[in-house]
Amino acid sequence: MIEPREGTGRSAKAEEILDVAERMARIGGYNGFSFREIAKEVGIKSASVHYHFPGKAELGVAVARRYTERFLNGLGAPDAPGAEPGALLKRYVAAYRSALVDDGLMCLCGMLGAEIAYLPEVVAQEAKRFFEANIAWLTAVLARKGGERDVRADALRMISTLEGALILARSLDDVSTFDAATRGLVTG
Amino acid sequence: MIEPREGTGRSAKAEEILDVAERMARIGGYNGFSFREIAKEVGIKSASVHYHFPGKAELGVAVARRYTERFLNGLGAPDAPGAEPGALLKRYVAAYRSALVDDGLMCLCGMLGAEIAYLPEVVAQEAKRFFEANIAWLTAVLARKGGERDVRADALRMISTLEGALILARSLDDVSTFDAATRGLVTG
DNA sequence: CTCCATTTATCTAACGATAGGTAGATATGC
DNA sequence: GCATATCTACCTATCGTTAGATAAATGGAG
Repeated sequence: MIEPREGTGRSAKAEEILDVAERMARIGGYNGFSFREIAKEVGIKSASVHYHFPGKAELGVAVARRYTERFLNGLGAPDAPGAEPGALLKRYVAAYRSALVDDGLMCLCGMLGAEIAYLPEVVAQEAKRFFEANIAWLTAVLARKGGERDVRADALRMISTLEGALILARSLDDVSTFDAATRGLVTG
Repeated sequence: MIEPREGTGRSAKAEEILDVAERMARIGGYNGFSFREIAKEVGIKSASVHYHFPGKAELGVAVARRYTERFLNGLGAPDAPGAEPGALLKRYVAAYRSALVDDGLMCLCGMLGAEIAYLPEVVAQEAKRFFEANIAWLTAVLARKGGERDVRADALRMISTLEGALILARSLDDVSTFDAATRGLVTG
């Protein structure tokens, strides 16, 4: 077989499954994707999805891990020499905005975070890891920026505002709501 | 029949059903409650739940409406003569905090808002109405407070931060995360 | 006051759809 | 021959929903 991988050690079909599962999860949460619907969309049978991912919890974990990695890679290192802290923070806000505008979807982990008490433990852990990694990245950037503020509190407030702004903008079906809610988040 | 009502025009059993459904929805979202589980908990059969609420969408609407009304009643009028704007805003933050600390649950409409694209239209409308009512209340209070700031943007940012802080605190399983994320929201 | 129709609130029993999951056969390519 | 990747066919469980029976309370008419 040709098997075009992308350095992840996963087959192209497995990546395709993750693509579909992620999109469904970012619409309807953990219950928003099913083996049968995923299978239908990637053109195989539901039993074959179990070949790539043994169970739903494992699939959920894989989706969340890949999402977190891609998200962090898109941000770049918080201490990158060429990037100013202010620019990095703006990039951070833009990452959330593009989830809303480009994809028209929620942040996966905001979704999972909302229903965290309902999730299999392993999946809940991945949502938690996403937020912890985000906090670490933001605190690193904010620390570089200087000032005697509580950088951890600032990081938590930024993440909260962004996740909440996604929910609000989608509920009101109005992108400008996101912009208004996050205005002044960086420089202010 | 004795029928102890509470001025809502609903039977005591119907209120009991709403109690259970609300708690379940605030854990697992719209898919987090089912007629059978509700029925089991209130001590009747699932078919009997349909006597009180014809379908799941109608039950979802009823839960959301009651939640919104209770929430707004708890806040009081935004132009109440005795209450200062600053105190009202603190009360607003405290309302979210008590959902987390007292109930250990998410805000119902933050939950529904996250999965809004997945919901029956009538239920989605109720989540939207919750947020619109919250925006109206907050803008009224912020306008009283004075200053030349964009009160709508401030209201949107407050709601976003609070909803997001709930998600974050629950994901990290740490109440102090909520307090840190919302610190300075009112006076700052 | 009694009789009877109606309403209220529940039940049993089932429907079709969908869920996650499993066993075992099958085809393809190294 | 063996690993890969898919299939068919099925399982059990749960979902929202419906039809129809039942028991008890209600309320008006004789």
